[in-house]
Amino acid sequence: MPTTTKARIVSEARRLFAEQGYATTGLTAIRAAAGVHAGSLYHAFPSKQALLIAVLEDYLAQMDDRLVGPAWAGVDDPIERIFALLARYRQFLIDTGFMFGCPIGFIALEIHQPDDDVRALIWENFNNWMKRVRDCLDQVEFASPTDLDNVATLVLTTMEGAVMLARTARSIAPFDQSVTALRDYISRLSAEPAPSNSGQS
Amino acid sequence: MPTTTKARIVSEARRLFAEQGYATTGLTAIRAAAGVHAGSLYHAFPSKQALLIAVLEDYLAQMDDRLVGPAWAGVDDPIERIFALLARYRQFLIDTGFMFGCPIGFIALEIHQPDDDVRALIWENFNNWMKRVRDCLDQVEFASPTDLDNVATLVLTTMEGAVMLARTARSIAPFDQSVTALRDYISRLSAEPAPSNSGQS
DNA sequence: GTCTATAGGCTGATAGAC
DNA sequence: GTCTATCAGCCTATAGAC
Repeated sequence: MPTTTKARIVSEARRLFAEQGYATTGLTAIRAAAGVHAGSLYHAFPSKQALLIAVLEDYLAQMDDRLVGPAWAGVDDPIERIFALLARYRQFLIDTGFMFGCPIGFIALEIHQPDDDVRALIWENFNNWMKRVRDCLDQVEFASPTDLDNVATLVLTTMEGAVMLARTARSIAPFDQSVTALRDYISRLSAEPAPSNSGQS
Repeated sequence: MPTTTKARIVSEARRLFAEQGYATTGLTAIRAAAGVHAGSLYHAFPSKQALLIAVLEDYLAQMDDRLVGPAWAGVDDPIERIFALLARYRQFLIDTGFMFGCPIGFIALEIHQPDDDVRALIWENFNNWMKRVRDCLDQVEFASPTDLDNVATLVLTTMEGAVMLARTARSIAPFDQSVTALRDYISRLSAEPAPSNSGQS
């Protein structure tokens, strides 16, 4: 449990936003969870949006420690690291009885008219995630020339879509199906020369 | 403009939920847009959730007329039909200055503790969408044996993720990147034999 | 920096006349 | 089936004492 008032508020807000959504979570609930009174919260964060920004900055700062590091513990192969990251989200879904959703994805869709600071921070989180994937892809010798940024983007969109579908289905099947197709794609990239029209849209 | 009160309410609710989100859109705004008074709305739909269910049933019933039909007009090739469907979402993003999001995806992530009727209807919408893609895939002679349900799922997750990222980036680039990678995958399926470990996860 | 008290507005839902 | 009036509760934000 974080000790400073600000850190405790951010920690509880992060948890409640992830569990219940941003709009649905009242400052009252956050105050109760963090054990602070209205004036203290207002003193630390002048608005609910300022608190959201602090939460998004926290996700960004802690991505390696809380998400990527644990996922990659004991995994050295760069391709397997990509799927270890996805496996982490799979486990979150299982562990929460399919209540889990990517907290960043939640906010990305929930905020319909985002302040530019908020939008930029969500994008930084996405971008950072893709960079980790891109770094893995850079370590692989692919048999056919392929735009690796495109592949890294596909990995993220697959994760976000797979979590969305599995949550809705209350079943891991759609998650596994899309990840299996993604792995099929990546294994074909490693193993074979590109067809003549590859990479065009 | 629909004539019956119920249809007018559903039509405006559908629009407002898509533009602003479910939680954010008040019944007051829906009443104002549809030009009905509180008692009438309550008479037609006993709760906000009942109205949401009517909206989701409307999406399901009108998927072919409003989405799939227009997307496939003048497109006969089954693979091109899949990408014509995706191109439709691309155009929605462009036309709305990246405010657009898949209305079903919005609701799927926004409702954190969904009533089972709501959840089942969201899933039916996803499933129906994947069926259209699956029907296209069935018309193609693929060179290598591949689980086509996995591919259909990947198409949907790619669309949902691509819309999420493009909205956040306020740029079509991430959408195009993931769709380009998806097309690269599908073209490899058509053109080449599978590697020995294809389709495994 | 912490606490109490509350403002001002919005929400979904509803009762009851017509 | 339509309208008016309103309730009780929640929300964010804030003023002001300590």
